[in-house]
Amino acid sequence: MAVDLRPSQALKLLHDFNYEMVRDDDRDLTARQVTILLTVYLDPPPHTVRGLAAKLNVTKPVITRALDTMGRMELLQRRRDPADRRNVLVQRTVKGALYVERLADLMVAKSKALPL
Amino acid sequence: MAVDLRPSQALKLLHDFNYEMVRDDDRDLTARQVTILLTVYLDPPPHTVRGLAAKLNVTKPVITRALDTMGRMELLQRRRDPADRRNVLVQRTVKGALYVERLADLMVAKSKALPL
DNA sequence: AAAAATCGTTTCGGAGCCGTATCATTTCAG
DNA sequence: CTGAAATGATACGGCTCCGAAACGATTTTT
Repeated sequence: MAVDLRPSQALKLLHDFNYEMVRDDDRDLTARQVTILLTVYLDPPPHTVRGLAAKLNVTKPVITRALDTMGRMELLQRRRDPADRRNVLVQRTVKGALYVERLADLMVAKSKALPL
Repeated sequence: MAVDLRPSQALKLLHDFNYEMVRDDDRDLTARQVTILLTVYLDPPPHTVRGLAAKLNVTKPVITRALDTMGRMELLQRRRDPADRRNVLVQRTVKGALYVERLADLMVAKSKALPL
């Protein structure tokens, strides 16, 4: 079935989702970080620093720093490309998969609680 | 009709929405700022600094600073409460209403583009 | 083999946001 | 009328993020 979302429902969903994230987590991911994370988890590999930077229309250091941060959180993982050792391949982790799953569950739960 | 969102659709919606925000805007609002903004636009007034801080489970300076920032952007507006001049009433602005509307439209558009 | 190009990282100065503690203003209680 | 309470703003030191530029490592070109 197609997803039919009215503007007022969209705003409430957006509010409720962010509200829960803000209340639960001390430190939130930025919009850029979320986009990078979900891109890696939704788009087919391989993912490189340069590729992600081009796709998101940001500079390369933004990706490098986001990988530093989310790498420390163990949400993503760096690996050198064995074929071309200049490249860095960005890969998923178990912890990252769980985090993404939590995002999805939260969205689904909040959407179910929306008024008709 | 009820909103029926599957986890994979939820993730794609989250990604596509954030992706568009990141690509379009140089400077994004933080999760806290979005939550404050939408709370003011969705919940019935009055909205005070103290009330918002309690609702979002953050400290008062967080609200004050968010109002500084979003006030500079003209997305929200401060007004002294004439009844009790200790209070600050947080109110909507024309520009803020347009911004919120843009958020809603973007969510709706991205939800319509979701795969079945 | 040398030079050029590619890729990711690091450095730099600057800006924003954080929590804690403190402050000024206003209201209320005794 | 005066001291306590309530409210929002500010000061402070710390952390993260930013874009631009420079850098080291690797690959490709000449």
